[in-house]
Amino acid sequence: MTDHSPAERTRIIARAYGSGRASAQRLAVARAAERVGRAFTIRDLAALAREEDPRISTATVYRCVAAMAAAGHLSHVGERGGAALWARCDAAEHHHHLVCTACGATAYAECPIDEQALAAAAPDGFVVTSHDVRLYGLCAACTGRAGRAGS
Amino acid sequence: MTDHSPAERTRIIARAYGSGRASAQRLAVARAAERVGRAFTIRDLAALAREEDPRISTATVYRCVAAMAAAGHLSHVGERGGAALWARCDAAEHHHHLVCTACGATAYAECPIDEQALAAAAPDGFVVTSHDVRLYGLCAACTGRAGRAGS
DNA sequence: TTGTATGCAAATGGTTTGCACCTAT
DNA sequence: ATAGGTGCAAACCATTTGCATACAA
Repeated sequence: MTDHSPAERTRIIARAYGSGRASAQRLAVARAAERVGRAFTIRDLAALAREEDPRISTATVYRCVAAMAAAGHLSHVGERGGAALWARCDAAEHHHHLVCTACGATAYAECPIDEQALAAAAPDGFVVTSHDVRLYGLCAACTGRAGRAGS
Repeated sequence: MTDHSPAERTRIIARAYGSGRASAQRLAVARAAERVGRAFTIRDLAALAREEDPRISTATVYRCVAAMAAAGHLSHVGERGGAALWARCDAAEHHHHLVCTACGATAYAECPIDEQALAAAAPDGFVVTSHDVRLYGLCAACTGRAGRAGS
């Protein structure tokens, strides 16, 4: 799982960062971000990346995350214990994230904002130029678990 | 402007914190929060409160903000330069905030989320239990200013 | 009197940065 | 060769906390 053809290396790094050099660290961090499968903190990501390559400094993980976020492949989806929570994204289109408050699983969500309601909600001459929507809840697995526990 | 009848003192503090003692500091912070009129950081609020009573420590402002937020009279509406941005609220009902990205002015906004769209947006068995919506844009005054500057 | 609120200063902890070194291109 | 990446460790800074003291009720 740690070997990659040069072509695959290049592809993974290009997909994660958009551009830049193909260092072992950038590859490991990009692969970790692909494997997490849920919302993660920098610490989580660093731990995962180090499973593949132990010599990655925390500073590098921060720099990789900033690069991936700038490339639009990572979104800030909340906080957990004072640390930023991130999630991987592929869609270039406008979308939002659902985060399971129990296990951190994430999912895409189409924008649930009603444009008319938005226009009506903005008072006076306020012009809304952007919005931030975060949806929290329980994923299917955790819903089942909670239901069983509560019954 | 710094004098208050005992009755007013009590009223202001009760409105801000819900309960607790009426210290000079809590009064000054509560009054500062009422006067800001826009989104503010702890630092902003502390500076304003100190105009009225200079002997207020930063720790106390943090504690007052936590108390006001717990009482539902303050909302976390974003960040500015790494520091949390807060805004005063009175409404007990579900609502969101608009924040002017130019001057920090804030306004209430009714929830623009279309429940049907929300249900459709959540995949599989994901149950959405809460959401976080923040609207950013330009207030009437700043829209005019930008328009003039840009033309 | 008594428990809450405050001030001070230190501790916390996530995130950023300076700088010398390394390495993909 | 050379610009971009990395590690290390220090710097930053918002926020929290321990503890002795002040004060509202």
